[in-house]
Amino acid sequence: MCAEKIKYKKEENIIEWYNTVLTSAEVADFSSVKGFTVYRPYGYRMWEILRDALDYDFKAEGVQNSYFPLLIPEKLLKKEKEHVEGFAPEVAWVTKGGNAELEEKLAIRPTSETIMYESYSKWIKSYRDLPLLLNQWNTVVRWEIKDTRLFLRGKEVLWQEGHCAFATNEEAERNAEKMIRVYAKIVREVLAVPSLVGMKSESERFAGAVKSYTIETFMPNNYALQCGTSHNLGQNFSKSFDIKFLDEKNEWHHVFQTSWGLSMRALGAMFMLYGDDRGLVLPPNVAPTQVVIVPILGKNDEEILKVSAKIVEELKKEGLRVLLDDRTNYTAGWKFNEYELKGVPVRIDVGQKEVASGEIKLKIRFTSSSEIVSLERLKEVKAVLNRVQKDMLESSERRLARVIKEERDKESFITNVSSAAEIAKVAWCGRKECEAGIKEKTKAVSRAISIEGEKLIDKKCIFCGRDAVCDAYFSQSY
RNA sequence: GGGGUGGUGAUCUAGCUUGGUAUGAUACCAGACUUGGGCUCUGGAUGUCCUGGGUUCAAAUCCCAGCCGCCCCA
Repeated sequence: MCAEKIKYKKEENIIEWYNTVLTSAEVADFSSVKGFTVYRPYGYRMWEILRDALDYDFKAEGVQNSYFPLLIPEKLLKKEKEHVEGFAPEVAWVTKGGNAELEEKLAIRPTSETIMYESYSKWIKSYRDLPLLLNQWNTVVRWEIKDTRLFLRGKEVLWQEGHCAFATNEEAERNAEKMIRVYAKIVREVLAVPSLVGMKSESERFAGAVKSYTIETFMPNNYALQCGTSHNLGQNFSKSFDIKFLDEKNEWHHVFQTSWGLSMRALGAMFMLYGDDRGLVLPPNVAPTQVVIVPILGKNDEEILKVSAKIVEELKKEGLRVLLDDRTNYTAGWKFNEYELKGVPVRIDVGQKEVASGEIKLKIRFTSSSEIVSLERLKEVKAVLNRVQKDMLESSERRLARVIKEERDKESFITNVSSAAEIAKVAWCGRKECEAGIKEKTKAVSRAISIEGEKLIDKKCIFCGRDAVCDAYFSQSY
C-alpha cells in the first residue's frame, strides 16, 4: 500500500537501498525494540517456503521436529566451558518473574544445545536409542552490539536447529557433512544462491565444536556472509552433559553429536544478491506470488476480467502461485511499479489487445524482457518460470566464479583481500596464529576451508610460508 | 572514550541566523474522474515543534540542563 519511490541506488548506498526496498516492498519492518524485526506476511511467506523445503529434506533424513524451552537456567548454560565462553557476551537474561527476583537467572536461548542435551542425557540409555535425530524451528536471541540489518543481523533470529546424537564419530561426521550439503542444495535450488561449502578454521569454529562446516555466500561487494553451519560436536557436550549409552557388549560410551542451523539470513543474502534499483527480484521458487495478472480496465471490462480469471484458473491448475490484482483504486501504471518493487518474477497484463489477439506477454522481472504466449498454451508459463530460476542461479554462479581468485603471491593476496577485490583461494597452514596475522594485515579471516579434496594449489602457506595443509578461502566478511 | 551532527502531523521536510502561534510533499479518509508505466480535481482528518527549566508581552526559533538518534575516529 505504501509504495514509496526508492530514492537510493544499490550501487551508491547499499544499506539505505536495502532498508528502503525491504520496508517498502512490505517484506519486513523495524519495531520499537531496537534490533528486533517485524516480518510482514510477504516476507514471512518466503521464510515458510524455504522452511518447507528444508523440512522436507530433514524428514527424508529421518529427523523429527520437537520443541524445547525458550529459557535456560544459568548453570545449565555454563556446563560446557568453551560454549558458554563463546556465547556469554551476547546472552539476554530474565531476572524477574512477575515482581519477584528469580533465584537463578534464566538465559533466553542464544542456541539450544544445553537445554536439549539435558533431556538427551535422560532419554539416551541404550545403543537402541540411537541415533537420536531432532530438529526445532524456533527463534534465538543474541544481544549483538553491532547495528541491525534486516534479515542479516538482528537480535532475534528465526532459524532451525538440528541436534543429533550417534553411537560413533563416523556417523556424526557423516551427518554434519550431509546436513551442510542439504543447506547448500536448498539455498541453491530455492533461493538461486550459490555458496561455498567448506570447513571453518579453528578460530572461526562454533564454540564447543570439534569441527564446523559452513556455507558462505557473497554480497555484491564481495563480502562473505555465513548462511548456515553444521557442527561435529564430538563428545564435548556428551561428556559435559553425561549423555551415555550401553552398547551391545554392555559397555558405557559417550555419544557423538552434531548440531546444525540455518536462519532467515539466507533470505537476506538473496535480497542483496538480486535486488536492483527498482526493487526486489525474487527467484520464482521462493516468490510468494510467482505470476501477477494486471487487468487493464476501461472498455470491455467484463470480457477482460473473464479472460483474466481464466488465466488465473489455468495457472493455479499448474500449481503456480498466482495473484489477480483487479483493484480499481490503483492505476495500471501504479501496479506495474508496485510488483516490480515486490520482485514478482512474471507479470501478465490483460487488456483489450490481449483479449482481441488471444496472446499474452509475460514480462519477466529478472531480465526486463518479454515473452509472448498464446492463451491456448498457458502451460508454457511454468516452463518460463523454471527457466528464470535457472538463469538467475547461473548468473550468480558465473559471478561467484569470477570473484574467486587463486592467489600465489603474498603481497597480491594482502592487497586484493584487504580491498575486497576478490575472494582469495590460497594454500594455507591452518594455524590460529597465522590467521590472526592475516586478520591484522587485511581485516579478513578465513571463510571456508575447502573439503572438495582437490590438490593444494601450492605447497607453502601464502602468509607465513610454512607447510600448507589446506586450500582456504579468505575474504572480508559481513 | 573523543569528535561531529540531528530530533517539527503516519513518513520525509521548510521555518531557526533576524522570536509573532508551523510550510510543502507523500501516505491516509470521502466523493467524482480515471486505469497500456507511480492519473486528475474537490473536500477532510492528523502536531506535547524530543523533555524540563529560563529570558520575553510573545519561544519551533534565543539561553541552560537533560534524553534519544545517526555518522566518523579510538
